[in-house]
Amino acid sequence: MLAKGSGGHGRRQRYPPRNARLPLASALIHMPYEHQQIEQEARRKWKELGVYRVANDPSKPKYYVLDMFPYPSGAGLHVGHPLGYIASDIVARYKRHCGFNVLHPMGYDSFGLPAEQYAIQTGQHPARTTEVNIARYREQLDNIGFSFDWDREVRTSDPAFYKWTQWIFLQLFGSWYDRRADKAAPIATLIACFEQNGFCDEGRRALTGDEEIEAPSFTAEEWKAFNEREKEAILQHFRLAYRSEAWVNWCPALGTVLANDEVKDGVSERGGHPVERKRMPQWSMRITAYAQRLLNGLDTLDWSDSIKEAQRNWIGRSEGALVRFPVVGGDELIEVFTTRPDTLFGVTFVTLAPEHALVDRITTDAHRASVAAYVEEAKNRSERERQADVKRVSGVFTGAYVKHPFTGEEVPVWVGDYVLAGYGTGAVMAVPGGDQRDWNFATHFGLPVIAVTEGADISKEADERKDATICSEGFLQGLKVPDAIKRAIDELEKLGTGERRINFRLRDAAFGRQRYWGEPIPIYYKDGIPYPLPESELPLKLPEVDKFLPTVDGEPPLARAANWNYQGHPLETTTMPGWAGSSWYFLRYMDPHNAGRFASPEAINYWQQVDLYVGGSEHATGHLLYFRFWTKFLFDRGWINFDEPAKKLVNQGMITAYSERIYLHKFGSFGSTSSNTFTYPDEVWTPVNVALPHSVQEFVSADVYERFQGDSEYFSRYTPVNVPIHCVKNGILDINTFMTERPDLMASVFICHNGFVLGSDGIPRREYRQNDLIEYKEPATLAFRTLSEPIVEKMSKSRYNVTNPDDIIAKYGADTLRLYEMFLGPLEQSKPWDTNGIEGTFRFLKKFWNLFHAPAEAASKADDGATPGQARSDNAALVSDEAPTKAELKILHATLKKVTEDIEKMSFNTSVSQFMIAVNELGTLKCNKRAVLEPLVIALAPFTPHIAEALWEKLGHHTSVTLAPWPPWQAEHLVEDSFSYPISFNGKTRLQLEFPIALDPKAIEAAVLANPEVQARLEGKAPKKVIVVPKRIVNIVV
RNA sequence: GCCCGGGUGGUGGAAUGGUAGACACGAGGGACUUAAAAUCCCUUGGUCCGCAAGGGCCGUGCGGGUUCAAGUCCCGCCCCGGGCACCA
Repeated sequence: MLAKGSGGHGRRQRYPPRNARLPLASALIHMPYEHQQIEQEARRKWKELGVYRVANDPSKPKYYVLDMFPYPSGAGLHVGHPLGYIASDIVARYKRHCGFNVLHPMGYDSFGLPAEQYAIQTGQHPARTTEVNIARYREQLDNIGFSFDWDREVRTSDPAFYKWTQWIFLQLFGSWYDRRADKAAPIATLIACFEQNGFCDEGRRALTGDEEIEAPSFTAEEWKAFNEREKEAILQHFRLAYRSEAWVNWCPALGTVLANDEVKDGVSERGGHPVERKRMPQWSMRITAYAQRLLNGLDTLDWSDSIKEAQRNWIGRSEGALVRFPVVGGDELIEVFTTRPDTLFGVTFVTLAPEHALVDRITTDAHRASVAAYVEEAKNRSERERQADVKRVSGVFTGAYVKHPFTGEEVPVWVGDYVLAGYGTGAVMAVPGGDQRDWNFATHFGLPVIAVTEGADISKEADERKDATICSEGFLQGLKVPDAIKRAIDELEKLGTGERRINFRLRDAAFGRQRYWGEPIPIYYKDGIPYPLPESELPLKLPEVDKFLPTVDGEPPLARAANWNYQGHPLETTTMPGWAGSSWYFLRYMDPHNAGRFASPEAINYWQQVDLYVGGSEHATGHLLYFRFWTKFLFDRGWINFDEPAKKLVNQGMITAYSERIYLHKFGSFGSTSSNTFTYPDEVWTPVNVALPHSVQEFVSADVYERFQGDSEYFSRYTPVNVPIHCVKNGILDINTFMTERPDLMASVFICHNGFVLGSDGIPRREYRQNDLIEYKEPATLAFRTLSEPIVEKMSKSRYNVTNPDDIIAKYGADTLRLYEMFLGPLEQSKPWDTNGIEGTFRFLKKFWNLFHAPAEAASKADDGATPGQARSDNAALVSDEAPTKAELKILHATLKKVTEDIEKMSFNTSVSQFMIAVNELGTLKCNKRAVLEPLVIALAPFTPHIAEALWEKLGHHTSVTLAPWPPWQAEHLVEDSFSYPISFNGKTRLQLEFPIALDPKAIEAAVLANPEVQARLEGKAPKKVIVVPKRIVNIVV
């Protein structure tokens, strides 16, 4: 032990160790960076000091950083998950350093299908598995060192939380959208209107605006005479949460209804089960009432263009006209929506969706059979079939005709499945001359095609140009399309057969799920009429059930519960969808323990909107739309004072990963063939017959597979399958590791170019059959190759390409993981995970650490007061209080400037680079000066909080580095006296010349031209032009 | 088909219209070591000329254009990724 205590004088400072334990002398000479101990100690300290606890403190400016909370699945976190969390954590920590009171909470979206599916399989209560999964998530999150205030944790499945989800539901149920004020209002105000004026004529128009409401008209007297059931039936047309007959995506396999965005390619997003369209009573959310405001609000948000665009497309606003076609010989009207009323003179038929309500009523007897058959067929065709079969044109004539509003001509009415029941009115006026689908339909069925625009060649295709001139007969002839549209609508309104109409693609959101693991809907039924549960009855807790399955009569699981009623009246048995809790959770974090309100007005008023919201772009049209919708609703009703939930949204890119693939015999096994042998037609192995047990899976290595690319018969028998990446090294599968991972594949054979291995014993063999004698060879060293071509795909457990953060943290520490994930590239880009580069960030942290623990040689040079070569005898750092040099200050302030600016831009990869540059340069300068290192520790703390905490302590501080003020950069340290100008000729750099910054451009030009080398390049000719850009470049044009 | 991203070394990536390839990985060479690990130093876009010092040419998906100057701006394409889609 060397010179203990001698550092107490002289310039080198020493700080008392927190830790009385004396490390080994050998380790002291060069204190290594021991991440495990450092990180544990830092976490212990944070917990002890409670540094991440945040109070609602109105004296400080607030900043709200929110992550999209995770669904706690059984698989735990992989390295893709924390990417966004790390980024938001850096911002949260940075803002804290800058003096903001930062709300940075985390919680769990803990209702959901997988827990329920697991419960069905195992009988374990979803609450239990959810609990276990949450504990695992928490442990992993803690290991990464996030600065979440866990006292504010929320769980959507916690009754104390879902009480308020139910409460908001009741408010939605008790509200309607008042078009006159363009906001939601209590349903009582609507009832008052009805009592006073009824619902007819002008009053009706005022209340509904452009909205199409199916409710009948009635007078005030009629309203008063309605019984309760009749009144409620009418109110259901207005309530924001309502029950009505609706076309829903019914998934028989899941026994539930899915929202449009939960259906992908005609199958359920979770599970991939087929989905069919079905009409049934259904709880819905009237999000369509907010369509225009959801659209307008986008302009005020600092969200990525792609997300905003996705929402715009999803809302799908289109302007056009509603046109009514009277049915000939009946009193029905067929209403169609069109964006092109200018093409009305080109209408040659009208097409109804197979599900359209009028199909039955207008079909003539002669066509009844064929229409019924077609409708039946079209309805039974799954979405998937329709999708797979885009080219097919199908339809049938109803026998009915409608009257053209302008010409009075009779136009046939067809049914076609290219018309969707859920969009517009479920009927189209077909203009084959102006719409390609109509053209296809007309051509297929030999219906007339009329040219509507000048220059159209309707024999080949429809003309959909929107800048054309109308050529069809009638008053629109000669007008440009936009003018013709206006004129046509004017004419329709004059005739009373149509009007201007704005249509949205957005549909109301299905809100009921035939499921157990979700929030119960707080509604009971009296005589079949839905009534809201009184607020005092909330939360309506999930009841116990014997099984998590539907009942035998297909009722949802809640119907199994005993006493599932309120004062003898049955309670609703469907539960809320996954997006209910996540639509408002950001408010609960503001005041998570409030028992009397979803959050106090003071808390809401203080925290306001989320300042930064970070999450995946896959929520573009689902969560992020409902999130905005509920916020606007709560705003309308006065519970919050802002109508957008998040000012800024950043989408982290997905982490992709390299997958490893081998090939599997598609038809199960070769053992099932009669010969029980495998013939492997290799030039080396000709032929090899291997006797094997029955029913084994056969894998072949990728090089074997690739060698037979020419043999399509061989080729087609195999299909690529992923294998866990950690079972693969340098493209070679370790079969024994693979077997421990996948014991289910024990009865498999792995065939490679020079032999084979049985999964059951892992012994490599080669067996020849020559002249009917089987020859056994010495065990070969086998290289079972995976596909050499790299496969990059989304990181997910099902693709066996996940990397677990726990392993990385164990090996390198959380700080390295955090830094590396940020260093990988721009946050918003998707990028491949590849641990190859992680060494670089780990080395950086070691170098940074070593600046404070200079090895003996460096320390002795920096030291001018103590014995050369001495080292600390304790855990303190070796920093000097010497004044920094100009060069050192320049490095420091350049770094502070770059990092500060980059965090504001969320450009974390470039800040990490800057830190690396700084540490490399300070290392070269052997700088161990406090004045330089201390600000760097603070600046690095948001990125790598653990090491920063440890060094901060070594610098003698007893508080947490988390609370240190952000070091501002000072421009005076960055001023340069001179600049090395690149001298270019015609834009090509040829040489460098250094000039003082202060020198004016004229003088620089003269100096450059006087330079001998420049003279030589000019060869005596005068330059055409010389451009001098101060502090940038000199360009000589010759 | 439509909408949104994106194409830069062997790899991840950097670059207010102003020296393309910062930083890092990998690779090659060297130092230290009995050796390894760790660490440090040098080289590293391609190509050509030169013994060397050094120098030339090409180069940011492709083709044009604007500009003294283009990875960056404009026009026309190609390719990759993601999203949406019989949307009237």
